[in-house]
Amino acid sequence: MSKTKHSKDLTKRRAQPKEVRKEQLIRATMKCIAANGLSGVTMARVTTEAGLSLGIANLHFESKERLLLETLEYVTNEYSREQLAIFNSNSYTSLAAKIEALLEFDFSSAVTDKDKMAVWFAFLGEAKSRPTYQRICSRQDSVSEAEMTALFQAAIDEGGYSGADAALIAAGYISLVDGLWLNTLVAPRRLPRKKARLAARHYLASAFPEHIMLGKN
Amino acid sequence: MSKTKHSKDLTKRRAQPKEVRKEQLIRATMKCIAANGLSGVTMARVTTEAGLSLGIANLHFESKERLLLETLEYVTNEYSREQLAIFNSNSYTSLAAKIEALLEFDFSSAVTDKDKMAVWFAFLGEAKSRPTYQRICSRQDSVSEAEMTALFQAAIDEGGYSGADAALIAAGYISLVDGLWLNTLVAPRRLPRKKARLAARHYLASAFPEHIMLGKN
DNA sequence: CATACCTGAATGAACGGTCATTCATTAATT
DNA sequence: AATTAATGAATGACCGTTCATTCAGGTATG
Repeated sequence: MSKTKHSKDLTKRRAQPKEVRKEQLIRATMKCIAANGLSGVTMARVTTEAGLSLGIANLHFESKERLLLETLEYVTNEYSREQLAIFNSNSYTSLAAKIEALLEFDFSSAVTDKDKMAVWFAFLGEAKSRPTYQRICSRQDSVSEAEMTALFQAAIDEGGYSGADAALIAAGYISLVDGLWLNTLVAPRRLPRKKARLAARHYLASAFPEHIMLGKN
Repeated sequence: MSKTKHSKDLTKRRAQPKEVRKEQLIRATMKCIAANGLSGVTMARVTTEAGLSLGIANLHFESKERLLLETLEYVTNEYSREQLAIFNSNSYTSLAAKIEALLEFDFSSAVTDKDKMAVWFAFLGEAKSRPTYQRICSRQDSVSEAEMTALFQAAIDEGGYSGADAALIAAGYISLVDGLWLNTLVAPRRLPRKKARLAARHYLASAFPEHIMLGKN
């Protein structure tokens, strides 16, 4: 109960550009979802978390539904953008280096941030019954899967791995990562982040033994 | 608007033993979660789905929270019980057959039923913020992981696979299956059940090449 | 066999609490 | 002074829960 909590000082109320407030509210929403679950999110909690007044969310977002949707988009867009940057980069000296980079990215602390993962899985849990959530969640998945398949195919060609199915390996990798994230989120003691990353590395190493080695890390 | 819908015929009101009504309500709750998401479940919807009156759920379960909890337990217990039966069975003629059986079970139509998976992931999505959900979701996981590790270790010994880590392979398999289920649930077009099962089979085949073959199925 | 009585399952109107949304008012900025 | 941002009390809708009432099936009585 510190007095300066959230600096809810009325004399300091400052008008801020829309974009600043929106991001502030989205971050508060992420925290609320992680702390209370999607069904525990209320406008009062979000605005208190943001240190602002109750009405502010409806001022910048037209409704609670929109706030939630934009929060989901914030998380998914960030991931897609950064992953796509790796796919499109030509600064990696080898296929192996690019695959390694994707692996490190998927288990970086930025991506495995508890709040962000909580948001992601909270929406996925409702996705089956809400077409809008489903659409946002899968918007980039096809692109991502295609990029990954192409990359894996290149590795297969380069390594001369016979009979390997790039599309299937890619689909498996994507699902494996989803599952590892989920288990790390729900039971971090049983599956700490490092063990999760190691499991993913094993998967890639057994698919591309010439490219991904197990010794390092 | 058919007249016989749900046989809501007042002249047919019959007292039923508690257990019958409870199961009826749990099934209705599963349907509601699949159709409306966890946050869209209301007592009115559940009881209408069951073809009963509003007050009935509070009569047999002390509260909505308890109804939801028992629904989650219904799904998790069913899975654990049947999986454990496979682990404990001694009617399989080989380790390979038992591993195959576990794989077939995980992708059987009973387990990959949309309603059941929707229930499972709806609760997992909220699990981080609700200790009770988390406890029920992970109650059997440790047992299951230990059983699987022991089985995989036996396969490693039998096949003479050097340097393989049974615990890591088991953790990876469990997460892979979770991820495949999730993707199958959310985007069945992109990942149909058969493709999901094939991806899981590939994982096992590359870990235990002497035991699991790719040719069949 | 008929009838009265009892038990407890089932019902659904009514209640009260929670929460998203609105908007009159106030404050900051130009 | 005009404009734009922010506030938070008030509103109304929704929903979980309660409980007086209804009714089916069983048991006792004559």
